[in-house]
Amino acid sequence: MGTSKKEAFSNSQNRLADLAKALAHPARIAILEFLAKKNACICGDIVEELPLSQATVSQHLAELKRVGLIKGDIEGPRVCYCINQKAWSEAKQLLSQFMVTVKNCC
Amino acid sequence: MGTSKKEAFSNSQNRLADLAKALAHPARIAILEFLAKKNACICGDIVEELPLSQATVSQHLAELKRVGLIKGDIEGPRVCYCINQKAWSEAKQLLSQFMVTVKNCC
DNA sequence: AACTTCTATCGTATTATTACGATAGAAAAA
DNA sequence: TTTTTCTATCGTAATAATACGATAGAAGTT
Repeated sequence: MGTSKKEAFSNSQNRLADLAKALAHPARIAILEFLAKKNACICGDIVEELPLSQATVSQHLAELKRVGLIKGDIEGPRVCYCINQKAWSEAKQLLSQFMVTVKNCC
Repeated sequence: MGTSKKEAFSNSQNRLADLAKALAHPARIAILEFLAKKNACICGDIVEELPLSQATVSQHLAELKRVGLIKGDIEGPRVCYCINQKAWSEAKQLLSQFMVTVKNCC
């Protein structure tokens, strides 16, 4: 057991859950907020901003890349991370629609 | 190791991540969507709607209760699950603000 | 009282996540 | 060429999450 039964759910349910999973760690929230604060791509100074080791930060960046929320462009010796505009819009749309659709009932 | 370093991040970052974690499984998305479709509290027929065992569904409901998104009122032999209006509004506010704040940069 | 119904919890197995040190590789700098 | 800088990946250890059968408890029903 132990394996998530993804195949039993719809594509949109799985996509929404997958996006939420990418946001389900404060370090990844912090990374995205840092990207927002800079309002630019980040080239090489993410590790200093976080209280985690370089290897761990790289893993979190990989998770954000996995769902497509950010992209990394190699630029010389560094990698520049940016919000992936397309996926971010999709996530915003999916999440906000979901939050609005599920309304209170009692 | 293996323990998430929650204490190194802010309260709002942790709360947002925790809410996202509660949404990070298609079964829990499906539960909330089912609540929305019925537009009422659900008393006792959640398990039949999901391709999971009763024990597993109960665990997912407990996770949604843990973050406060739903509440369960005992009503005779059954438990009636409802969206927790207050927590849901808070989640909607936190998530949408976050999604808007993090804008694309390049 | 005995039975049925519904849900939570326990126990357990499996898989996933988190974290970090060490290492490798790529590209600029010396 | 050697060195420095930056990042990804490997290896590993610990914790968390997922799933289900079995069981317990609470509240109606017969």
